[in-house]
Amino acid sequence: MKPTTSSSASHQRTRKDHATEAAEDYVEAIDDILSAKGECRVDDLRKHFSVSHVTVSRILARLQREGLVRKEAYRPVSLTKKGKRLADQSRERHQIVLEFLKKLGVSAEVAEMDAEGIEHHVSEETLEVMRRFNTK
Amino acid sequence: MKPTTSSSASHQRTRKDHATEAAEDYVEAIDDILSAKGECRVDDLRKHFSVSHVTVSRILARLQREGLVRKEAYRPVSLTKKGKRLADQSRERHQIVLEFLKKLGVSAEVAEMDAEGIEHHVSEETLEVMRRFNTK
DNA sequence: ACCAAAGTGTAGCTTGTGCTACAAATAGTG
DNA sequence: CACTATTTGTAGCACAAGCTACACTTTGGT
Ligand SMILES: [Mn+2]
Ligand SMILES: [Mn+2]
Ligand SMILES: [Mn+2]
Ligand SMILES: [Mn+2]
Repeated sequence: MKPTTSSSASHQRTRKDHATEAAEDYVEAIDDILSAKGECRVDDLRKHFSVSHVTVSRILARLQREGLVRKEAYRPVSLTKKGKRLADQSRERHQIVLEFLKKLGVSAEVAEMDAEGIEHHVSEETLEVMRRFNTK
Repeated sequence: MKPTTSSSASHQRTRKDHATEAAEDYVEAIDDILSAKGECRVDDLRKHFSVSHVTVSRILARLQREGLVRKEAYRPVSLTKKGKRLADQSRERHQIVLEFLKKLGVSAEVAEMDAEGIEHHVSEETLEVMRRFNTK
C-alpha cells in the first residue's frame, strides 16, 4: 500500500493551508459581525477569537497589506471586494463541512469544533463529495 | 441557526491542535522510516517533509525536550516509549481519516493530501463516526 | 591513509502569532 | 463640559517553524 503521492507533497499542501487560515477565518468573522451588528471593531474580533486585541490588530495590519481589509486607526474594520469574496467562499466551505459532519452523525457541538480546523484542509474534490453527501 | 458552542472555543481548539501537529507528524514519520530502513536520520526527515535539515534539527531538539525522541549529535533518531505511543496513535488516526475519505469517494491522491491536514482536527467523537463508516 | 562528498550542527535572519504593559484616543455619564 | 471607562495603538517580549551560509563530522572511494 505505498502512497500514490509523495508524503512531502501532502505536508507542503498542509503548510500552505495554514498560511491562509488566519485570513480566511478573519474575513469570515468580520463579514459575520458586520451582518450581525453593522460594524466590526477590533474588540469584536478579540472576543470572537479569544485572543488579545494586540494579536487582532497585527493580523488586521497584515490583511490590509494583502488587500483584504480596510482599517484606519480607532475606526471599525471593513472588507474590500477581494476580502468579501474570500469571506463568502470561506463561509460556504465552512457551512458545507459543518453540515457534512452533522449529517454524518457527529453532534452539533463537536461538529462545530472540528469544522473550524478541518475546513482549511478540504480540497475542491473533497468539498464536492461532501456537497453531494449533504444533499443525499 | 445560532452556534451551540461559542466560536471562540472552536478557534482555541484549532490552535491547540496546531500546537501538537508537528510532534504527531514527526513521530509518525520517524516510526515509519525506522520500520522501512532500520534507522532514521535527519536527512530522511528532511526529504520526508521537504524542509531544510535545519528545520528538522530544531524540531527534533524540541521533541527531545518533550521526551518523545532520543537524539545524539551525528547519530540516528529513535523514539522513546512515549514517542512510540504517540506515533501509533497518530498513525491509527491518520489511517482512519485516509480510509474514510477514500470510502467517501475521494480519489486516493487527493485523500492523501487532505488527510495530512484534517487528521489533526478530528475529535474522538468524529473519529469514532469515521470508524463506523469505514466498516459499513 | 587521504580526499571528497554527504550529512549534521550552529549562527543568525525572517515571518506569523501569541502575550503584557503602557500610552493615546474615543465613548459614555454625570 | 469634565471625568471615567472602554477601546485601540505601540513597544517589546516569547516561541514555532521556515530559510541560507558556514563549520564540522562522518562516510566512502582511490
Ligand atoms: Mn477555521
Ligand atoms: Mn471558519
Ligand atoms: Mn490545520
Ligand atoms: Mn499531518
